[in-house]
Amino acid sequence: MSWTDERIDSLKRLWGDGLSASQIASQLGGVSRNAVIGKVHRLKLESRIKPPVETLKREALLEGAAMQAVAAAEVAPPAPPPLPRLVVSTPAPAAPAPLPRFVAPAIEMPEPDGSALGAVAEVQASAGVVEAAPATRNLTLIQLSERTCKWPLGDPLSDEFRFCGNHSRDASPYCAYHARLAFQPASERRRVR
DNA sequence: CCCTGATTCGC
DNA sequence: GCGAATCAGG
Repeated sequence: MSWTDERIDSLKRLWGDGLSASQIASQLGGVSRNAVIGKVHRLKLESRIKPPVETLKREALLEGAAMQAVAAAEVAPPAPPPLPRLVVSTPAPAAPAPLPRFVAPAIEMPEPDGSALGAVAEVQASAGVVEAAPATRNLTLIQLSERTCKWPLGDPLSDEFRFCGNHSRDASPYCAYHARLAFQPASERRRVR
């Protein structure tokens, strides 16, 4: 895969939105996060809106950082003009986190609706499985990685839609618990559906 | 360990 | 120019 003008535009947009290099790489496809970082440097589009802290706290800081930037701009009007990207970015603090612009990947997922889950519970009960559902991390799509559980939670069309996000071993699509629900042996799947 | 960006350097 | 390897860090 090469850096076409189109892909470069996407890179600039995603980087400007504050997505991490790995997130950008996964969305562009065909490139590693190193490739993204390398390209970012070559394009000289460094400097995120967040000057200090590192990435993990990015999402928590987005709202606050934007408000601080606005406040700073108001307090010091005659001072040297803020960076262009700062001016462009501050007026839109409405969205706390960038929502995915892309269609959810066509991953084979079990239906999250009540009937299926009820059936699962029924199977578990009949199979003598006594296992409480673990707490979920409730990650958004862009927060998923190869090592996070992709078990869907809630309505995919809702803003509240999340994924389990617990650790998945060996790049399995699901955590240990949800893998058991998703890949039930035929012997345990009697009467489901 | 998981993740982040920064840098180097052979290609 | 590209990006894997590596580094430094949360």
